[in-house]
Amino acid sequence: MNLFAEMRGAVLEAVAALQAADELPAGLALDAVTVEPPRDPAHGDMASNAAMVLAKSAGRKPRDIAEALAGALRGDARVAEANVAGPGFLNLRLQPEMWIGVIPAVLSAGIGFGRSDLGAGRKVNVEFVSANPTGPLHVGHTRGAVFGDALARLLAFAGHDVTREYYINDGGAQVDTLARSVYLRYLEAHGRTVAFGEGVYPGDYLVPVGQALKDKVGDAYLDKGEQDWLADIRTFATEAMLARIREDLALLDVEMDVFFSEKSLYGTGRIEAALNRLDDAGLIYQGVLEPPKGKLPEDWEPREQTLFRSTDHGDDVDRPVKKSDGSWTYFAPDIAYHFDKVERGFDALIDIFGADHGGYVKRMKAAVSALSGGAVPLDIKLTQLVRLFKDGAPFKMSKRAGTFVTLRDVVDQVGPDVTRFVMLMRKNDATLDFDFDKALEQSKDNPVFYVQYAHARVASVLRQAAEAGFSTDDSDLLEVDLTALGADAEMTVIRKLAEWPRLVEAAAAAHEPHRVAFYLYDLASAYHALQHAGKAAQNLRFLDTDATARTRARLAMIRAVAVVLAGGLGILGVTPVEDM
RNA sequence: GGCCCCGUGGCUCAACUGGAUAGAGCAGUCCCCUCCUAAGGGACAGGUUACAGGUUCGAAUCCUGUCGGGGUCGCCA
Repeated sequence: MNLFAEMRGAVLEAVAALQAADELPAGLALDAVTVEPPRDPAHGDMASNAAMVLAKSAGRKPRDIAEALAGALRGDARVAEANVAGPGFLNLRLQPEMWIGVIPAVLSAGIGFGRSDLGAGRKVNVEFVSANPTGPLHVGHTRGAVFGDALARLLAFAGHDVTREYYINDGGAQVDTLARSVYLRYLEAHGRTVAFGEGVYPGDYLVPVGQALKDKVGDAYLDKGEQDWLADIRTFATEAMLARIREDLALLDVEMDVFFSEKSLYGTGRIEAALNRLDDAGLIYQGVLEPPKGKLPEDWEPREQTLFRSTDHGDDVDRPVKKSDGSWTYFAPDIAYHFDKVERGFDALIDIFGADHGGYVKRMKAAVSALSGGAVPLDIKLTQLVRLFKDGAPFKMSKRAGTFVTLRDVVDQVGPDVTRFVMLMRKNDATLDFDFDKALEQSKDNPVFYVQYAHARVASVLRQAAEAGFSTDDSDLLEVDLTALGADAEMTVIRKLAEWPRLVEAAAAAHEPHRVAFYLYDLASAYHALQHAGKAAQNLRFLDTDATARTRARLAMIRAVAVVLAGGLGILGVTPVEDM
């Protein structure tokens, strides 16, 4: 039930009626017509821009059209008031029952209230995290993980068939480095003294991996050359790291549907197949790139390479797919990987990258555009940096010094709910300040707490209502007579509830889960105000044993608030707590 | 230097993708607990949306340019 969509339909019917009466020309483009909550509630319940949007093509003044629409809508039983304001806004006030009707709609739909068929079952692939399997996930990955997972949940809620996917970069030199590093730990486990020089990972998270390798193979690799162990250890170590990464993700309740191995693309003809596709389209050629504009790299020299004509698909320069020695660049398997996604039949692709991969966006989009003949859209969301604060001061990370903060560190300190919510309170493309102290604060200043507290307060009231003999089963609340509702603070909350389905669709369409977080904050705020109103006036209290009909109506209303809060928190992957 | 992102009250951020008088939270001043969680609610004050042009009924939002901050820039993945 989406009241805004419903009333948009009513406005469009009014337009059609005017067209039938020859007051408006046929064939108007109606896509831009919106029905929204007005910024200022004094303007009414809903506002439509229809008249202003249609004015030009209809050849009539916006206010005239608006007046005509208002006249038509006044005859609609759902509409209490319709008038025209400003440059041609059509402002509607609905019959209060229309709003109040949202409560049984919420209670019968339960946590799924607001689900949408916007996605129409389209298959969407969300690729996220995709960290190199060479170490534990750190804070930056954490943001990507949380964002990607919440976006996936949001899209699923909005009717998409979502696949969550992790691309394992296990094909490059970094996994050799990993293998060598593990070998050193393996030697250590055998009591040897080793030195960690350049070109190996010094992190002690590899100590248990070295030990595990010893447990598995004993002394088989001792005093042997690389040719005897590199490939084996590479596989062993990569699997160990992936196991660790899965555990880390599980801490945040993030579960992937597919782990896709870059290595699986090599030696199987799949990279060649993808590039052949591009070649067939005349997009592959041998050439020499221009040097980058401006600052010239020290060692710049012209080199002939195999290039992808990405400029035909919106990129700024063509991109190499082969190095000058003939081996693949990183880009080549990435093209093959995205080709694979296209071939698997996804209707849309979403990649979530860290901001440091911003330079990669255009070429990746160009590749997908070329590979799919423009049929499969690729949206790339960049998650910006996370800045950590502790005791009021920025907390510096250094991978080199081994002081980088892992996902596990963060979750251990503030828990999964706080981690997720805080990271979703910001747009993905804005840098995020993560303050460990504030994250744990139990106050209004902390949005996680504030929203969960609202949910817990409802639960608390319902518990007391049950003790006082009221039924708090949804099936009973669903049948309650709601005519006692209508106070201003109540209507504010109810209208907010009615916005939820609309917000889900807007957030899903924009790929912006942070809107859910902000909505929940607003809803919680409206609820806190409502509950507080009962402090000042006895007749605004939820529980009043002298007014049972009114009490039942209010219990139904606040239960609906809890249901929507729980549903929204579910999209964010945050627990709706019953008690705190 | 090229490309990408960002610039909104003192601070941290929203603004439903072009809508009406730009909204919240902190910080500031003030008010509200015999009663459903005060872990909260209210009131006041605070703005030329970095700047300059442009597009149109209408711009924080779109275009051009300038200035600031960050990221990135052919054999790293």
